[in-house]
Amino acid sequence: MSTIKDIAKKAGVSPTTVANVLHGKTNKVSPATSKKVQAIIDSENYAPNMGAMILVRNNSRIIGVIMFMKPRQGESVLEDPFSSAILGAMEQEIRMNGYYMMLCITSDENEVVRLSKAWKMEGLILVWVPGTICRIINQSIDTPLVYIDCYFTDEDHLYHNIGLQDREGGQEIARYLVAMGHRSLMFLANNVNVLGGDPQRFFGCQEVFLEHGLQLEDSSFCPLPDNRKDRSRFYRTLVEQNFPYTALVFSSDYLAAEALTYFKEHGIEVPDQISITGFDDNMYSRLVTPRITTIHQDSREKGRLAICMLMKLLHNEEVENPNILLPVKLVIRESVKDLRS
Amino acid sequence: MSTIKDIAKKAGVSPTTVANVLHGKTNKVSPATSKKVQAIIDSENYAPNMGAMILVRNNSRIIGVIMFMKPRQGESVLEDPFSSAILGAMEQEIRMNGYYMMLCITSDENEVVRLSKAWKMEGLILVWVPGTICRIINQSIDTPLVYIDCYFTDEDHLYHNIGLQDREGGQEIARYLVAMGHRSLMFLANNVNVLGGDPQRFFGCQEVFLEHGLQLEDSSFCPLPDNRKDRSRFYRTLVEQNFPYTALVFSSDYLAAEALTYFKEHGIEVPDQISITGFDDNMYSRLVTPRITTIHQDSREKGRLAICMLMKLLHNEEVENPNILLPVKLVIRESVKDLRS
DNA sequence: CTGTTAGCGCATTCAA
DNA sequence: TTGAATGCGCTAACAG
Repeated sequence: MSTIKDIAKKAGVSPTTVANVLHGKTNKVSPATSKKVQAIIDSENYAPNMGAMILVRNNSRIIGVIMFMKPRQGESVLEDPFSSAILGAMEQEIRMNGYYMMLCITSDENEVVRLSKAWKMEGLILVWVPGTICRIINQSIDTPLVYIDCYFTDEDHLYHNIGLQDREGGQEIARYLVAMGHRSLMFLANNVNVLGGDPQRFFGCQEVFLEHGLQLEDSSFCPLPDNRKDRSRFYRTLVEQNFPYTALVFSSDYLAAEALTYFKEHGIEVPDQISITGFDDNMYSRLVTPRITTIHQDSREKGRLAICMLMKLLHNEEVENPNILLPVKLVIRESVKDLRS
Repeated sequence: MSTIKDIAKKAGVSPTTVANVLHGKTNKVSPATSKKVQAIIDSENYAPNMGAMILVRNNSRIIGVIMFMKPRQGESVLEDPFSSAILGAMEQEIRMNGYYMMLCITSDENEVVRLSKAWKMEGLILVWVPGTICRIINQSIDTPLVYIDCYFTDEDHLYHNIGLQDREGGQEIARYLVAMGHRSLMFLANNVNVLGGDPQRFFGCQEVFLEHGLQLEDSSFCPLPDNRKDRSRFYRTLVEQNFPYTALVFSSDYLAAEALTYFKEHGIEVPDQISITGFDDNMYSRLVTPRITTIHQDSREKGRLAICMLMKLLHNEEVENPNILLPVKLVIRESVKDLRS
């Protein structure tokens, strides 16, 4: 609760002197005074009032982390370990760089803009924002912005993004499925954003099918519902339809594992009756039996790189590559049936 | 970027009038002026400067969420779905109540105190804080504090806490194991804090063993290492020792599932060679095969209740029960061997 | 109903 | 080397 003024009074010096000590301007204060003042600062457990800081410096050392998602009832995006791994990595980096993290899960771009202005945020990390909204946000906010896993729809702005070779990921999956004798698949997206990574992954699948003279209809792209109950219902209809496809390509391990478990509990054999693939290569794909064939990506690294890039922007350092696409790698396990025999 | 002054100038009124419009004090402003001013506020996309707000009101509408944990290398607490479920629920509640959430993962109580002072936080949620540190924090911070899953070591303060019937949970597990013919167990804690829920769960086990005339040595309580690699090493030594116990009682599904998967990958049959139990009843226990027998708890509800309690404290409403202990329930699945035959 | 003003805590400029 | 004064944006008390 003590202010610079309080400290100054106690030390018998002026507020300026205290400020100078606080900021380590040793050349402006005599060693003796400095020591004396520092002692009082420590004993009082002085902490600067960030409100005053914001006012006077017009910035706050706050990094806003926006998970661009509709709030769901009874379930949080964070429950997908993919998100929480990113978030955990960012929290660590932000704190280590001496910044503060404000977390907000919303899909209201106006709220994002308000937030960033009101708090004089120094920068924002934006996760899974649809391209059209990226445009609005980049127009409305003039602090550094780093996106994660976004695809942009215009060339008007220079966007900074940490993404993934989504298309290549889809290709890898499709290539593997085709090699295993599959001729049809259904793509289960975790996200209704039409311009995110999910469609890219699907396009990758389509390309490979085309290369092999096979067809993959647009209608095979199927966004899953936001909440668990509706997804269960959806899985049931798949079972009832007796799987018109030989493989279900999920856009996350989280969903793949959930579905696989549902199927097992309902007497469906994976991969005998239906093949399943995932995406992310996190714990979920390794935990289930059969373990899920999936695409590996380093989600912690995504978070870390995002903050690194943001820090460079904050320090006006040059960012060599504003759109980093992390590599993917196929991880073959046991959830895909070999149809060639 | 526009301030109240800017708006006032544009509208040809005084800053006070603008402030009155902003605060909905309709009785102090004529409808005509109000409309005119409101229009400009909207068109300018005005957002208040929270720095000035902090300064003048001496509070910030920030809720600090502290996950009291040493930062781990290459892994975040958040990767345990238990933490992320709590976090997700809190984020939602905080935002819905018109507050802001600042997230910090640290085990440095001084950092916590500094943070809360610097930002004039209105309240804090503190997760998994050792009792001795709760004491220090309660002494140093005079805003409302709500703990999650903490056990306190003194009666000097009134602590607010959302906890769990940890001891009962341990009892349930032990009762079931004993009923299944088990006469020894090893308790694998996820946490080195000696005064948290893990020891309570273990005490619960001890009590039940005692009731049955069995002994459960203190040395059966075994905290697991913080990082995945060391845990793998630990699991290996268990395998090499050929399991001196018939059951491994884990203090989280996350760890139980991890261990179970390790064992399976190394040719150990669960539950034939070793029985395993978990704690939490989240996705992890349902995903693996065999599914893990565990103790159910509602982690989202923990987060929600914590914020509710904090809001009551903030509004000076009465909190009927300052230490809510959520109920537990045994969920029997297939990871425990029946030793009675 | 509307305007003026002081002061919140800090950094910064200028003066001593 | 130190001190005094100013202003950041806002609220609230007071004056008109």
